[in-house]
Amino acid sequence: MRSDTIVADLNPRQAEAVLHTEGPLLVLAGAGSGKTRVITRRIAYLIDHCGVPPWNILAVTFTNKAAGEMKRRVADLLGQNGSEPGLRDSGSVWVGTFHSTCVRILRKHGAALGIKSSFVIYDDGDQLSLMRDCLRAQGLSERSLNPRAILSRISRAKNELLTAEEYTLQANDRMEERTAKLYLMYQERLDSLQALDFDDLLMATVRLFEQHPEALAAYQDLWRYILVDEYQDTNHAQYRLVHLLTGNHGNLCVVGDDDQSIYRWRGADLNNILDFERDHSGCIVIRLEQNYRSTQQILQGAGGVVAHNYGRKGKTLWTENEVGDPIVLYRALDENDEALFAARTIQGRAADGGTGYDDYAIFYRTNAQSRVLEEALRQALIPYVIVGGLRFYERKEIKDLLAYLRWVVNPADSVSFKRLVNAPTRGIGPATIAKLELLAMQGKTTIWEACQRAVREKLLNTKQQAAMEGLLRLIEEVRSKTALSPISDLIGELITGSGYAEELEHERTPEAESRLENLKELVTAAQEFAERNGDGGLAAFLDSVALVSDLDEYAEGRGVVTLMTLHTAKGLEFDTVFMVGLEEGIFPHALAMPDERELEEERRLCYVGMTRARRRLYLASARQRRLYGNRSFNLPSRFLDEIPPDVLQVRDPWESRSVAPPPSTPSRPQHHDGEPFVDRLFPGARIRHPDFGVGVIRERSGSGDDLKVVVRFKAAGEKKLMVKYAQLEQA
DNA sequence: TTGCCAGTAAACTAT
DNA sequence: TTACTGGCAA
Repeated sequence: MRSDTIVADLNPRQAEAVLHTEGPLLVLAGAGSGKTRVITRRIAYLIDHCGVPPWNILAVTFTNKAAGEMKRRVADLLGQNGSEPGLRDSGSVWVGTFHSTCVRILRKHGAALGIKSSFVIYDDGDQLSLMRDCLRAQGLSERSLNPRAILSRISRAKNELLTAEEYTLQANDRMEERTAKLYLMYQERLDSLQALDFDDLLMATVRLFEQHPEALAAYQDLWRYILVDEYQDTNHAQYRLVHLLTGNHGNLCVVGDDDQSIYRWRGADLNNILDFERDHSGCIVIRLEQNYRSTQQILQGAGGVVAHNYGRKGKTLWTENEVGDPIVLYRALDENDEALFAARTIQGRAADGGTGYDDYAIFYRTNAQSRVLEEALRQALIPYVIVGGLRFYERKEIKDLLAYLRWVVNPADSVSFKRLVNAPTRGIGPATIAKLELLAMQGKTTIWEACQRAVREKLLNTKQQAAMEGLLRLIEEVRSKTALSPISDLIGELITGSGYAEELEHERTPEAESRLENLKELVTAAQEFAERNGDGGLAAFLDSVALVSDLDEYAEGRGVVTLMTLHTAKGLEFDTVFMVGLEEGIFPHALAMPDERELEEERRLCYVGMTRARRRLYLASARQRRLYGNRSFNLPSRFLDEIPPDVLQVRDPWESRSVAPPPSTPSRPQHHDGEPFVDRLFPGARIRHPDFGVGVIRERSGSGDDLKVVVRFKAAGEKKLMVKYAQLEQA
């Protein structure tokens, strides 16, 4: 294919991004500007026109789904002109997420760091139980120290590439010192379990490359052209990794949109994209500002919102698409009315013909909001699918079974052992487990060897002895077959051999039945995995399971309405989009409101949601809603005020009727003086406390004498206070 | 050791 | 509202 034909249907900016192959390149790609098209075309161009062997190209995406999509499209492009196979085999372009790429590297070269190739990946459930162990071991109660908070601090440290030792050195308040102690212990245990958490995958790979130049050189040599998608959502560790890999050749193309950065809370550093030009001399910047997705009014609406942010590069999207319909805002009575509005609108439009259910998506800020929507859709007999929420691989029964598999692969994995040992119940409780762990610790052996020794030397009580013997026999049996039998057979053997199926069948409840169904589904998943990846082996299956995201399980074209969080919606598009819960405290979320940077992130999230819509965009807010048990009255989201009024059509069927909140529990702080003080105590409000000083309200619950608020104080941290006793005053 | 109950805490996004 | 812990009895 000649270079003028490969870019013939691209606009000049897009073509430039495809053809500029050497050196650093930053593509600022606005929403709907044909980003994936550019990336795939660029890969095809490198292979086809520049004669770059496909294996010399690394493309990093944000999700496995995006990776799959990209591979498919590159294959299509290369397949179009039949020439000799082999060289243009797109299958050998490595397209993956940061995490899957790191797993691949570590499985191969981790030994240099003392990481066995059989290491397991711990997800956040595993992390949590490990952290709980650490807390207990240090004599701390979960009441005094939230293990999730500790883990999130550790995660932040790891994203900054701070080891436990380094973190300890720079800890300078009480909380950080405590975190440091726990980080040290947590990491020590992870190491001894031969387990890596998500952040370790990145951190260990960086360490590998920094300490073993020969390993780095091998990959620099392999990947001569590197592409990173969604660059605005990379964290420091990822930045460092990319930097190392491109160190010798500088052929780095990053694609991103600062306005779509929505993962700050996960360590993403917007500066990676904002400072890209500064960090890479001779860098070319290309802006893709023509939008091919949305109508003019939708684009104007979204642009109006995001224009209220300060920290941005500044882009103005334009489109040649039709003007389209105005954005519709529905002011609902409550969350049920809001859900009903969406259901009725979808029903009406779908009945008119022209559009199928596939064309509709409903986005919400938090998963908890999905329930009411589900009910409304179910009652309206509208088929739907929820993407996200409780994931398949996070269900209890699935995690239990995976624990068996993980123990088969990695005999040192005591977190998995503790999970499976009493699932189903075998009469082996905390006391016995403690005994076995002690045994392992004293003998400096794996938990597997400790169990074996306990059985051999008859160290357990008769009942436990018998149960343990059976368990070990099962694991050994399955372990001996791993190389020969299909994974699905191994899973089948574990489901029956462990007595798991029997216990569930015995229960005779609908829940138990659905759990059995899920386990069967796991067998199917293993079969599909084998078909896709050949004999990747058990470890590869477990990797893929650990790294799947919500979105990966989402497939288009099922004739159903899609429900998902705004975060999950990134990268997708729909003909018609509903965004619900546009209220202060919900979206923007109450926890984000006091911090200007977090507020800007919420605004970007709003922008991302709006720009998913091709032709129709419906927004909804409710005057009151029940949330977490109690009713709240929220003001319409500030983002609604930021949409240019001339592209917004407001529908408010309840306007004339008396639906104002009762005077005792009104909405957010309104700044007129006659208002009772308690009526100002809503998230975002600043108050003064006699002991703690000035703070910002994060949450409000209860009413009357029972009214409670959670306040974040500068010095004292977060406190939950009874308003009745706390002597709060206006700050 | 298990299973039940009651009380309570947390309730945002996720590779 | 839900999910989970911790205490307690069998």
